[in-house]
Amino acid sequence: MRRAATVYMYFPQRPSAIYDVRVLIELDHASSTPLYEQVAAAIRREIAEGALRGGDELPSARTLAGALGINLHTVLRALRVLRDEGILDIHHGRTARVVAGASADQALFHQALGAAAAHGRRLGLSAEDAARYLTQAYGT
Amino acid sequence: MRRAATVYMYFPQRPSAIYDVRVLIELDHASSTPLYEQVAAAIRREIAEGALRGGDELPSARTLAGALGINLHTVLRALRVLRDEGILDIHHGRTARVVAGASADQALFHQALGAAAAHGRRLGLSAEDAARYLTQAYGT
DNA sequence: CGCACTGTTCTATTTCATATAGAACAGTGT
DNA sequence: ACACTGTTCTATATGAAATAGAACAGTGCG
Repeated sequence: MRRAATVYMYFPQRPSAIYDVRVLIELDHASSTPLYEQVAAAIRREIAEGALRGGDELPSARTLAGALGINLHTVLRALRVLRDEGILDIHHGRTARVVAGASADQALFHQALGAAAAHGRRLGLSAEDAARYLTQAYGT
Repeated sequence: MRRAATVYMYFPQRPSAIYDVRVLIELDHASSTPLYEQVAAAIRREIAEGALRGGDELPSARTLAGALGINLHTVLRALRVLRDEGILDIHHGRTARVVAGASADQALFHQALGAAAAHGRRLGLSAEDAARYLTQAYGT
């Protein structure tokens, strides 16, 4: 869950209103994990939390890049990662959509897999060995 | 689990003997994970599997570097990583030793695997599919 | 159709972690 | 004393990540 903050700011278009702002994506340029991975993880989390649902349209890559203050190509790389995971549906002239079947569960699954893979790598286990252990854990 | 191989080789110092060789550390120069992390992971695994126990002495960094065909500084960096994790005890003129208490990593790994398996089952994924996704998440 | 969007592809450049190399230094134990 | 150990220093080569800009090609809408 992302922290929500009540922000006091004056919007000329909509005066006399106070908004509860939820941080959707927050990047850490100092982190060792690549920016494109951070973006992909953020979108996965949004899907997992239900903020993004199947069929939902994402903002264009250029829009995201502008809002996040990062390069277009960095965003596109993140989108491609999610496409390869079957989470996003990307076509040429259209904007990216969340795959219908890509429920919150699928995003959570990939999130859990990523954590498990990280632990496995830390232990020096090969991908094959980790996969074998997962199959074993499945049977339980 | 590391594969064990029976190797046929003639040692003049010890003739008439066949050895069962277990690969302790194997590096992949093409991998995206840094060499020093691979070395650290290998040592973590040896500890997790009981091949290295608390108080055990490691070979000198120069010896390891020579045997692995990598640079001294790369090995030293791996050792420093493990020292910062409280796994190794390193002092100036002495060779590194394994700290007495070590490794909840393996438990964490299996814990993460269990969570991933639970999610996979919830999605109706087969064990084979989940294992395939894990291999993909591993990335190499 | 015309137009403004979309993602795609290409070349180039900058930056930084990784890895290498070699030398000199300083602590440890026999 | 001596042969080992890790430590520290400078230097260089390499590749991934990120940026930048341009041109290309598909989509949807008035």
